[in-house]
Amino acid sequence: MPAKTKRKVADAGCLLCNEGFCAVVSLSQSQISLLQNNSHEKWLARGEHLSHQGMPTSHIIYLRKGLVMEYYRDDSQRNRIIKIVKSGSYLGLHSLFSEGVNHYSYKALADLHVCLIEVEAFKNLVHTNNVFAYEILASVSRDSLSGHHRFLNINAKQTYGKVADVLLYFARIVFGNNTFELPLTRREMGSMIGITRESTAKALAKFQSEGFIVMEGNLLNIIMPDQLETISRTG
Amino acid sequence: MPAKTKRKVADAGCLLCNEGFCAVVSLSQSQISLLQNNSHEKWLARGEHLSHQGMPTSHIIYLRKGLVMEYYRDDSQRNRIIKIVKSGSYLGLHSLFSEGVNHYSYKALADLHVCLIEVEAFKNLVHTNNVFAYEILASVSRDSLSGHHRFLNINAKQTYGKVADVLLYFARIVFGNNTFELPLTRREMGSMIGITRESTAKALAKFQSEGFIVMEGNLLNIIMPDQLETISRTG
DNA sequence: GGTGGGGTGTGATATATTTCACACCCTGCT
DNA sequence: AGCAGGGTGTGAAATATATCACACCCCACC
Repeated sequence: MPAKTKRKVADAGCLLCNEGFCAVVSLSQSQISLLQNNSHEKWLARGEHLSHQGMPTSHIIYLRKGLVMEYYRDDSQRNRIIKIVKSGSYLGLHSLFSEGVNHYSYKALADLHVCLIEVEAFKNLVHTNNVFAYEILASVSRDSLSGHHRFLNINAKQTYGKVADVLLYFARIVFGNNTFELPLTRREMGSMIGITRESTAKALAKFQSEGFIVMEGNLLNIIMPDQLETISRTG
Repeated sequence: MPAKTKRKVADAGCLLCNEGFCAVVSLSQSQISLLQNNSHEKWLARGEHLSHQGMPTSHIIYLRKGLVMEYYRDDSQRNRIIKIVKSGSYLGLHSLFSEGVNHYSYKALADLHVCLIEVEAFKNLVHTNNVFAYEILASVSRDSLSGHHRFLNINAKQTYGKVADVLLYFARIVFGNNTFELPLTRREMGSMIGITRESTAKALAKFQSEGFIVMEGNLLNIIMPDQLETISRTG
């Protein structure tokens, strides 16, 4: 059991989250109270772990602020990064229905502000509020689709296509900007797409030499997104 | 719009499905009527298509009997098989929340008996019945997890491990038996795991020559599941 | 009976990717 | 300052896989 900074959510704390997640809008006053009484806020530093694959699921985590990587230790004991989670999302929703065990691990890629919700209270809400349940269902479903989609497309490609894919993923999905600070090491990027750190580095070097991207330290600037798009599609 | 054999479900038709899907148990009499009035049965022959990626989602399909492959045409116009669906499952649940468009295509691997449910009626049930919503949510969620799990593990492996994986998938998940009729061609099997038909054939030949499996025509018998298990983990 | 299409099995070659080796650059620590 | 650890960049060799080529089989169809 990790040490927790137990602290009651301030009044209206959940309401403040509204903008991030519309399901909360559907809650009655008493349901919001239930949520608040079974939640607590927490701040974590970059590099800290939020939860570990295989550990019992005690909380659903709502990511108020920060950036998190979701990863998985596979059969061959290699860590595979599954995706990057932005603020305004829940972590570990899929574990709600899987015998109370976490399927993935989560690690902070930046300083975090999270809200931990007792899993039983959360389930209770899903059971008693239709709209809430529907929104959660929609969220899980969309999530699952986009994940499958990404996996399918990624592993049909070869190195350059894969790396182009990851860069576009960062730019479009994670940061919404063609210029961003790389949140992962080469090895970690490789682990998202199933290639080695060397192959990743070589692809990046090639993209830079072709003028598609510019890297200065960890800052990456996509100069020609269309070229990357083409590479991502054709190979 | 494909030609449909419109036919009302017989009285208690949905109740007969109970064993296959427990969410239906939670429905009230009037909700069951709603389901029945918005469903119709259909029979399809092996090889027929049930729905196509990109087409509008008009129905949720409940597979009463038969075997279906779920596949996806990727960015490079190659068909990738995602999974094999057994009887007692819904097809296309994920499309409920995705702008009404099918994400995957479905093709019958055996003669089918299905129940087509109007998508709006289905959504209505999810909205108005908590237990039903919860069961659907759990189902989508588990589905998504096992899918991700399979993808992650498969694409971390190389040829022999992948092929071993597929064989164990057939034996354990699809047929529940170490002897079964191969439902896919070599090329199709390859498309589940991202390798060519030649590589698939060579791996099978190797497994046979090592005595792990025996093939007689399309009938496959796994003699040494433990060996395949080992290969799947280490190779 | 012949013919075309598609599935299958299997070698030889071509290609992509990993593995290995080494050098360089940080950063934190002593 | 010197050192260890970890990230990075990049060539050469080793390896895995795809591609190509060809032969065989089966089956539907003329």
